[in-house]
Amino acid sequence: MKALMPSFNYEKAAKAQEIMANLIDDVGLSDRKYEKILGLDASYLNDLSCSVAVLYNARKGKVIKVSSALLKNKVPYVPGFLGFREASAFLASAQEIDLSDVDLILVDGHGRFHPRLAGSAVQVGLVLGKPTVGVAKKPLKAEKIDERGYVWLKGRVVGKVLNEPKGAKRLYISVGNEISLEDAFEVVKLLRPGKGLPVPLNIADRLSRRLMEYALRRSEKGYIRRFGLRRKQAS
DNA sequence: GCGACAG
DNA sequence: ATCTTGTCGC
Repeated sequence: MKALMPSFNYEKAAKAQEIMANLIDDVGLSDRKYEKILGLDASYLNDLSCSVAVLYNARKGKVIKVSSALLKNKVPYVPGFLGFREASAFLASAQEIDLSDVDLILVDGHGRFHPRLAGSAVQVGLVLGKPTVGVAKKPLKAEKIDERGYVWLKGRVVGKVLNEPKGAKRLYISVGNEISLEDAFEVVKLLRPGKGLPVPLNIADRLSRRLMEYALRRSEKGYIRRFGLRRKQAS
């Protein structure tokens, strides 16, 4: 059977992740203020990904700017290699955002909480050279999650479980780049007034879905032809 | 062979 | 991620 992407080599990708893991700055600047936050999330349909970037002013509680990108996926989803599939989509959606105007980037997915300590948030953080945090709804394999919610992997702390506010679904927070785990945890906690995702990610999540639906509805104007989609069979 | 396994 | 009906709860 023909591989989906002959040029993608998982062994080399794993090596690249190990290199990236060594480049992470998990200290950051201690006096940093995180006011303008960029949230990155994506939804999927067949071979398409729709990524949305939401720039949010946390102090004013207002959205500053939104941008998006609809792309054809080049890499299949394989656990542990998600970054190679969706980092390009994230970066494309953030193309029109002025990064000098961004204090922190929230990525839907893991950061250092990853088998090779280099999840998609690490990848985005290193490419953009910005403080980045991974926010995931499900855990990856961990060696231990202690009573204070710290996630352990390879003998070190790689993430922290966010259980607030009360009754909210747990989120797994980890460093992407240029920030400490404690700062990452506190920022996400402040950005989560309700039970859902932190505000910028919540907005990006809902928008990416709506934009994908929009793209499908107007598929007769070229999306199906351009991307090779097929309508679902009526049953 | 079976289970694990972000989005 | 996405596919999906009814159902429990604020």
